[in-house]
Amino acid sequence: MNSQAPTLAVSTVIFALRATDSDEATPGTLWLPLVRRIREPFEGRWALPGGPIGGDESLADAAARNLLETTSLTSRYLEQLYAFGTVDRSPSQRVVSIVYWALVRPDEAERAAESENVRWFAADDLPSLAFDHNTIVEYALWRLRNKMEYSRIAHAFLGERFTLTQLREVYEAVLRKPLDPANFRRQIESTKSVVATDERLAGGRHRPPRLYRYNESFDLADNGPLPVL
Amino acid sequence: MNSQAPTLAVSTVIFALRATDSDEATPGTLWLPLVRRIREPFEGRWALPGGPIGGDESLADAAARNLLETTSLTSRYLEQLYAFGTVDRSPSQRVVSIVYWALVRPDEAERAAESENVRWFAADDLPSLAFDHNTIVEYALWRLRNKMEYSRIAHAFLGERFTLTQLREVYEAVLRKPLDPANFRRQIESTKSVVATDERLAGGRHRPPRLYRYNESFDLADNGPLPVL
DNA sequence: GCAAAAGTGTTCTATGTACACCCATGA
DNA sequence: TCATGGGTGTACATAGAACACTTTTGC
Repeated sequence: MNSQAPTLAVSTVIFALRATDSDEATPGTLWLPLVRRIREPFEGRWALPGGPIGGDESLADAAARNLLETTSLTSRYLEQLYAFGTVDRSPSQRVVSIVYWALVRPDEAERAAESENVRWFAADDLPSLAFDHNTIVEYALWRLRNKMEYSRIAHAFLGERFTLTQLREVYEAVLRKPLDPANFRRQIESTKSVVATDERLAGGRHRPPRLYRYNESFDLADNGPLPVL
Repeated sequence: MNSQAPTLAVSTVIFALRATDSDEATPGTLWLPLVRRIREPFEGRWALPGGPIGGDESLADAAARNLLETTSLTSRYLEQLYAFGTVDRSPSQRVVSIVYWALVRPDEAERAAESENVRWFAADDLPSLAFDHNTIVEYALWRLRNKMEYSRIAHAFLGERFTLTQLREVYEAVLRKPLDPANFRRQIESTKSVVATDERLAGGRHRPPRLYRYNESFDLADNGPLPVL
């Protein structure tokens, strides 16, 4: 291993909820876009989208730009995950990767650019990725599931208006466990993070549920005194 | 601002509990060691200990080495805090700092090297530091106080044997609020993270309290599927 | 014996969980 | 009118907060 200054890169784990192929009725499972590496090391293997940091952009800017360039997406939530820097994580040169994670809405994810070298995968069924990217995704999943329980990031998966059932299905898909609809309703309403609208969602097969919107006076998550992205 | 590749550095926020100067009876307040900058930018100002990353050491290794070099200390707890990388955080060149935070025991902190260019400060009463280091310390304090409430890191401030009152005083000092001794005792005991020993602490003015030790089958904190430091 | 901290017991409240039940709509 | 998800009510379990009370030591 050489002793030069490490190369610095930014990568992003991008999560979206999609219906599974096998069962269109399921509310969704977590998917993420990967890019195929077109040069060594790990040529041909799938990897997290990423790249170098521009001289006039912050780390978060670099992550957002990267997200836009590889998938044509913008995200409603972007947060730094971790900096990975063990000496042997890249075989050729020393690389330190600062990794972000992002949440995108399903409608955005639908029209996400997909190509020969960009493809979406189910987050819990990934192939063997380049570098330590399998570990990184695992950690991102852990953070997502943790943060789901004590913050309001679930809303980043939804559009402007949503029913409480849709919100509950986001929680259920991410946490992989069923939640009691009655109790879920009360818990969400007690946080005041959603506001009922006058509208109802028509066209369903049964009683039309009320539509809610997010209470903008709350942040999606409390990340303390960190400088705003 | 140039557009060269950013320089990469590792810094560490090192916390220890010490009795305040004014009142020797208080259990302690948070202190941290800073180093005086001996060159521009910010020459003469106090800053977090830090430096470049060696070619054959991981990020955590670099933080631990730095801690040892500047204060002759080893820490019982070391965790990555955040990577700071806004473009304007250093006036001359672009620097991305990966910051760690560490907890050291009071007995270690006592014999920590102090010199003309290394001095300890009360964490909530710092001078104006170099770069964005005031912000970084604020964020580290926020993380410490948060993690105090849902993990067992308090033990990193204590020695092998301790009384439950000593442990409670650690919590009280960090969280800056009094805790009910009776309830605290039950809560700690219910987590099984401490084990009662046969010994008691003699020499006090009153009923000698039982000494406990940490239950080593627990980690100080659950940081998920992160590779071990 | 007295003061004070160590340690135990009891009550009250808030929060989450389980689940029975009514409501409103499409077909 | 029936099936079904929307929505409300209620009872139980658990955890934390408040605080009265007993125990054990040094002086």
